[in-house]
Amino acid sequence: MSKDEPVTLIAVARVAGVSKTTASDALRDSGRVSERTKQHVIAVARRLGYSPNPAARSLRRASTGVIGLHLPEILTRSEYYMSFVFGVVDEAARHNHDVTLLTSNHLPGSFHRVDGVILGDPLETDPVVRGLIDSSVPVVTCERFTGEGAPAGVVLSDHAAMLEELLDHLVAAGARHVAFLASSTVTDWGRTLQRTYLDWSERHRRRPRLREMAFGSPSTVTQDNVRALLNADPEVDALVCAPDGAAAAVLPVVRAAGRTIGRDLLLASCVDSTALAHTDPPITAIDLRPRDAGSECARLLFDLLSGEAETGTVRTQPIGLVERASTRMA
Amino acid sequence: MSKDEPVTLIAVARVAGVSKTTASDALRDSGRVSERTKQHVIAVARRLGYSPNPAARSLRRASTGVIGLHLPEILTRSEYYMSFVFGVVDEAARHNHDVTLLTSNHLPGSFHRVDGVILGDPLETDPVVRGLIDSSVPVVTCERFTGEGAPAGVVLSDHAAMLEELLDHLVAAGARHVAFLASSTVTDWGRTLQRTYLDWSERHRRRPRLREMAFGSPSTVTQDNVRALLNADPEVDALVCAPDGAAAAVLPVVRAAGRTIGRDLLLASCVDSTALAHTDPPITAIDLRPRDAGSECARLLFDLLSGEAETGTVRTQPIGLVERASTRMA
DNA sequence: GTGAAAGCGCTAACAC
DNA sequence: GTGTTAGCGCTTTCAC
Repeated sequence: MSKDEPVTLIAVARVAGVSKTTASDALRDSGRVSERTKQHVIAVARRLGYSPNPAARSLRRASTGVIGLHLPEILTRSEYYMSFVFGVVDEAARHNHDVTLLTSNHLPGSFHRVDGVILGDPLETDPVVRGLIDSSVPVVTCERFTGEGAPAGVVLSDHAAMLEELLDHLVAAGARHVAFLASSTVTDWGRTLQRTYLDWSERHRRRPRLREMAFGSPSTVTQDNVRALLNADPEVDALVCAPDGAAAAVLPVVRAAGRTIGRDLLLASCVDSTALAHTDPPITAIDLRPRDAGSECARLLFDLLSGEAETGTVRTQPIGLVERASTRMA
Repeated sequence: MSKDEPVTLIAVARVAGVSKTTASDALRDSGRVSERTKQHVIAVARRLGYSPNPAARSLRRASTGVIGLHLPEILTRSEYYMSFVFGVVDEAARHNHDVTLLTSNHLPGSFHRVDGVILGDPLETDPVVRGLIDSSVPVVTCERFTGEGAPAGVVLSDHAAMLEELLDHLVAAGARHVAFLASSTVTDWGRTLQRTYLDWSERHRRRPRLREMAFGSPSTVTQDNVRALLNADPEVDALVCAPDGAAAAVLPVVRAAGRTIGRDLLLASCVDSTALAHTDPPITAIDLRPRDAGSECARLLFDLLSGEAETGTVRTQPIGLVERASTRMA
C-alpha cells in the first residue's frame, strides 16, 4: 500500500545510477534499455518499494487507469448487482485498472476522468446514463440501451430464448394458462421479456395475461398485482415473475388465495437468487450469471480500448435455467 | 461529462483575460480575487464547459479526491453490502469524492492512491485488509477490526444490546430453549453476537446451544447444522440465525423436522433482508440499516480528513428490530 | 543504449 | 487585487 514518504522515479533512478528516463523505460519494459540495466533498475525499485504515481502518469498519458461503473440505484437491492460489481472489479484488476462507482446522484462532470464506462442495465430515463452515452468515453452496456445513441460495446444474454424455454417448460409440466408479471420497459431486459411473452402467447394462441410493474416497486405492489390477477383469472395455472424478488413475495398471496404451488399453480422467476433455492417450495428461475456478465463487460471494454474489438461489438453471455420444485406439477 | 477536447484552466484564463492563477483562485473561491472578476471567470468557465483535470490537481495537492472501499467478497452475496456501497458513494459524492472498489484480489500497491479507505466488516485474516490498516492512509472500519492495529475511525452498532433485546423478546413470546446459529468469529460482528448469546445464556441460567458456521458456507451447511441441532436437542423452541440468508434456508429443514414456525419453534435472523418479509411465515430480524451505516462511515472519514474528528473516533449507528410472525407464538 | 529537457494542468509561494 | 514562477512525478520527443 502507500508509503509514508512516497518513493519517486527519480529516487529509483538516483539509487540505480541511471537517468530517470532509463528508469522509466526499464520499469515499463519499453525495450529501449539493455537487459542488464533493466534488471538492475527493477531490483532497485522493488527494494525501495517504488510504485508509480498514477496521477502523474495519467497527467502525461491519455489514459487514467480507471474505469467507471454505473448502476441504477433503483434496481440495486438485489444480489445480482453485487456479483456483477465483483465481476467487473476482478477483470479490471487483471488489467491494472481501478473501478469507480458512478451513481445517478452524481452531478454531470463531477467525477474523475475515466478511460471507459460500464453501464449495468442502463435506464433510458436516467440523465446520468444519457450524459455518459453522449460523452466521448467508450461505453459498454450490459443489455442494450433503449434510448437514442449507440454505446461502443454491448454485452447481452439471450433472454428471449431463455424465457421461451421457461414457458415451454411450464407447458410441458402441464400449465395451460401462463400469466406474466412484467418489469417496466425502461430497460432492454424488461422490454425483451415482455415482448417475448406476448409473442409466445400469440404463437401458441394463448390469451396473454400480463401485469406490468415499475422498477423499485415495493413488494406490496407485487402482491396486490398478483392477488388481482388470480382473482380476475382463476384459470391461471402458472405465473412467471420478471422483477427480482417478486416471486418470493408472491408465495404468501398464492397461499392466501387457496392455491398450492406445484399442484395447481406453477411459479418461476426471471432472476435467480439464493433466496429462491430455499423458499417452500424452491422456485424455478433463470440464472443470469451476473459475475460472468460483469467480467465480460469489463473484458469487452478493455478490448475496445486496446483496439482488439471494434466499436459496435456485441457479445453474448450465456445464462441458464434452474429448474426447481415450483414448476414440477405434483 | 468529458469533452472531446478538454478545456484547460489556461483556456479559461485566456478567454476571461486574466492569468491562470486568478482563474484558478476564482474557480476555487479562494477569497483572493474581486467579486467582479470571480463572477466573470466563473461565467466564462461555465460557457466553455471547463472542468478541472483531477490528475493535475492531485499531482499538485496532497489529496486525490478518491476514497477506497473494501468489501470482503466472501460476504458479499447479500443485499446488505449493496446498500452499504450506495450509502458510501452517496456521501462521498456530497464531498466531491469518487469511490473506488478494492477487493481482496487486488495486489498490494496495485491501485491508485486514495485519500482514505472504508473497510466494511474487515476480516482479521484478509491480507489486503492487513495492508490497508498498516498503511498511512486514514481508515474507517464498519465494525471493529479484530486484528492488530487501530483504524483512525470506527462506526459500529450496538449488536450486543440488540441481540439481547431479541433474545428477551423470544422469551417473552414463550421460548424456553433458544439455540443460536453463529457466524465465525473472524469479524467483530460475528464475535460480538456469539459472546452476547453465551453471556445471556449464562445470565439466564440456560444451557447455550450454539453452532458456528464459516462465512460463505453454502446453505446446505446451514441446513445440515440446523437438522443436527434439532435432532440433538428436540426441546429447542427458538432459533436465532446470525449468517445472512441462513434463516430463510432453515425453513424447509424445520418443516421437514415436523416443527411449525410460530407454534412450536420461533425463528429470527440477525440480518434483515427483503426476502425475510415474504417467507412463510415472515421472519423477525434485526435491521442493520446498511445504507445509513455506509453514509456514516464516509461522513466519519471526511471528518477525519478535515480534522473535524480526531483519530480514534468511534461512532455508533442505530439499528432496529423488525418483529414479524415467526416470533409470535400462535 | 542512454541522457537531457520539455511539458501534461494545476496550485502555492512569492512578487508587485 | 492580480501576475509570474516554480514545480508535483511522470512520459516523450530529441539528441548523443
